[in-house]
Formats: sequence, structure tokens, C-alpha cells
Amino acid sequence: MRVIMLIDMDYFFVACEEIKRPELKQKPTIVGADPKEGKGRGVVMTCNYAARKFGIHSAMPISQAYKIKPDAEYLPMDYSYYESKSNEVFSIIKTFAEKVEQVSIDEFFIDLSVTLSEASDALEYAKRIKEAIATRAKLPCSIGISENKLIAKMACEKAKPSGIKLVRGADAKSFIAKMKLGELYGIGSKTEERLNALGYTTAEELAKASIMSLMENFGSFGIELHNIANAIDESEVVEAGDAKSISREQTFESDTSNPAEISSSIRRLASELGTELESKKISFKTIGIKLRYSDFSESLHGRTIRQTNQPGQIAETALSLFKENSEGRRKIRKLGVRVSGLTSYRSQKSLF
DNA sequence: TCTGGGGTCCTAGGACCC
DNA sequence: TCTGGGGTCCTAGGACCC
Repeated sequence: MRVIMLIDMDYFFVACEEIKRPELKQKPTIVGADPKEGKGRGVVMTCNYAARKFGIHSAMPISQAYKIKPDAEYLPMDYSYYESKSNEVFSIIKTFAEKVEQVSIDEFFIDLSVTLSEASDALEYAKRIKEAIATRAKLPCSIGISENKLIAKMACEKAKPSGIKLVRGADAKSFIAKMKLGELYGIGSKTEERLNALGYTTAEELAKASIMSLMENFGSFGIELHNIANAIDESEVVEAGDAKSISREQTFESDTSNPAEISSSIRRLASELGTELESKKISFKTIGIKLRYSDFSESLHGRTIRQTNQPGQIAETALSLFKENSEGRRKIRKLGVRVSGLTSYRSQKSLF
């Protein structure tokens, strides 16, 4: 039997800001896009509970948040600061567990099956982790505990804010039974819609569906759906490897088909990427662009060249990809430039 | 009413090679 | 006239996550 925990930082970005400015705790505070007096195009990345009281939440359009609470504190992202706090949390967790799987900047899975023998020990252990993070990193978190990652994740959702929740293996199925399908980790809005159309609304209902019928509709993903609904998840906690791709994106202030504006945006994103790759000593092989149009549909175009660490290649390739694929002159809302096929050349003399 | 900026994984077809 | 099976790489799109 396994003991898996998910440690999820509470309202992470704003919690980081509150360390520098404790007075923000009392004030509705939002980290995200510039609201621009209600005209901003971005979203709320995170907000504290003082802001949530008013119905503001993550991923809400910043313009909508501004309408609700124009006098809230609006802060821009300070990504490198959050990253350093995240690293701090990682090191603290690392003192409690051999293997730490970092899922995102503010989420960590650990497997304590070897360390702990009793589920009840897990609660005590989680408390110690939570306290260590609170005293050493000055940050709040919530912890979900179960026998697999899926249920640990769901347990953590219920533990928020700042709680710990243990769901024993025997209770896992009933724990998720009444949940809507979209609330389950791994089922998003598209799949939920399709499942609803097939007559399944809750985990309990989906759990009764035959694997065969799910496979008819979803192919091999049907097996995955069956497992999720039945609280089954055999996946291991694995330490994350190096990044597989790095990208930079930008949403235009207003949708554009102006080639000069688009080219200069490509150049800027490419140069930012180049700087990051050089500082991290990473070479790349594939360059891609992503275009989001006014109707939110997207297209991707990529080209693989020989492995290189020449940042100039990014802009050059991205610009020609755009030229080759900009037929129709559709208006573009968002533009992204990405490199993949990454290799570290820290230890190599040179690629050339 | 409006909807970021990162990422990951999966699938499927075609090219190419043995 | 008929033409395999396996493997890898590449491109594009889609879904999901925070």
C-alpha cells in the first residue's frame, strides 16, 4: 500500500507578495495582468482570500475582477521571485522525502510508502511538513494524502485553504462519487461535455460504465476514464527531468494582421528566448510558432533544423514560418514562439 | 463579458530507413 | 504486377494542467 501526498501552496503568488508586504493580508490583492482601468486583456493569476470573498478567482478575466473591485491591490507577476520561493519550498520538502515530483511552480507530489507504515502516521508527518514550510518559507500550503496521486490531488482540493486531508484507499471511490466529472483531475471541459452527452454526469455514474463502451467513444483514453472514475491510479511519483520545451507568448492589445507589428513581436519573443537559452546553456533543434486568432482557434507550425545554440536561428526560422503560414491574413490575437528538442551543452566544449 | 502564459502528453499520418 | 514489417523522426492538432 502506498502513501502519496500532494503539497499545494495556497494562493502562492500573492502569499509570496505578502511576505514582502504583510499589510496586503488584510487587503483584497490580485496578481495578474494589468487591469488598465478595466480594459486589460489578461486574467487573474492568483488572489488572496480577502479578494475571493468578493467572488474573484484565478483565471477570471482581469477586467471582470476590476469591475467587482477596482480598489483592490493589483500586482504584476514577479516570476523570478516566485521561482526562488518555490525552490526554497522544494528544498524543505526534500528534507522529508527522498523523491519529490514538482508538478508546477506551487505543487509537489511525494511518495512516503517506505518512510511511513501507517496511514495515521501520515497525518502527523504532513503536519510537520506544513509547519516547516510555514516557519521556514513563511508560506501556507494544503496537503492531500491518499494511496495514489489522483486521490491525493482531489483530497488536497478539499483541504484548502490551509488544511490537511487524508482519504484512505477504501474510501477513495465514495470520496469522489458525487463529484462532477469536470472536477476530476484529468477530465477537462471537452471530455466532460462529451461524457454528459452520453448520459454521465458524476464519477459514480461513470464508474458504472463498461470499459468497452468507453473505448468505443474515446479509444484507449476510455480506459483512463474508467480508472479515474474508479479512483484507480497506478502512476508513480517521479522526479521531473529537464524541460522539454521553452516558449514565450504575447497577446496583442488588439487583434492584428499588421506584418510589421507581428514581425517585431516575433523578433522580441525570439530574442527573449535566446537570452534564456544562452544563460541556461541549452541548445535546441526545433523552432515553432503558435498563432491564436480572434475566434480563439489556434494553429501551430514548426521546423526542425540541426541542433544549434545560435539564438539568431530562432527569429529567422520563426519569421519564415510565419511568412509561409500567414495566408489569408487572419487577425491574430496571440503569438507564441517555442523551441524544443533541447539539450544542455554545459559540459560540452562546443557544438561546432 | 471575456477568456495569460507557461507547460505536458497523446494521436495520427507521412517520410525514410533497414 | 505487386509490394512485408518494424522503427524513428517530423509535423500538426487536441486535450489537459496550473
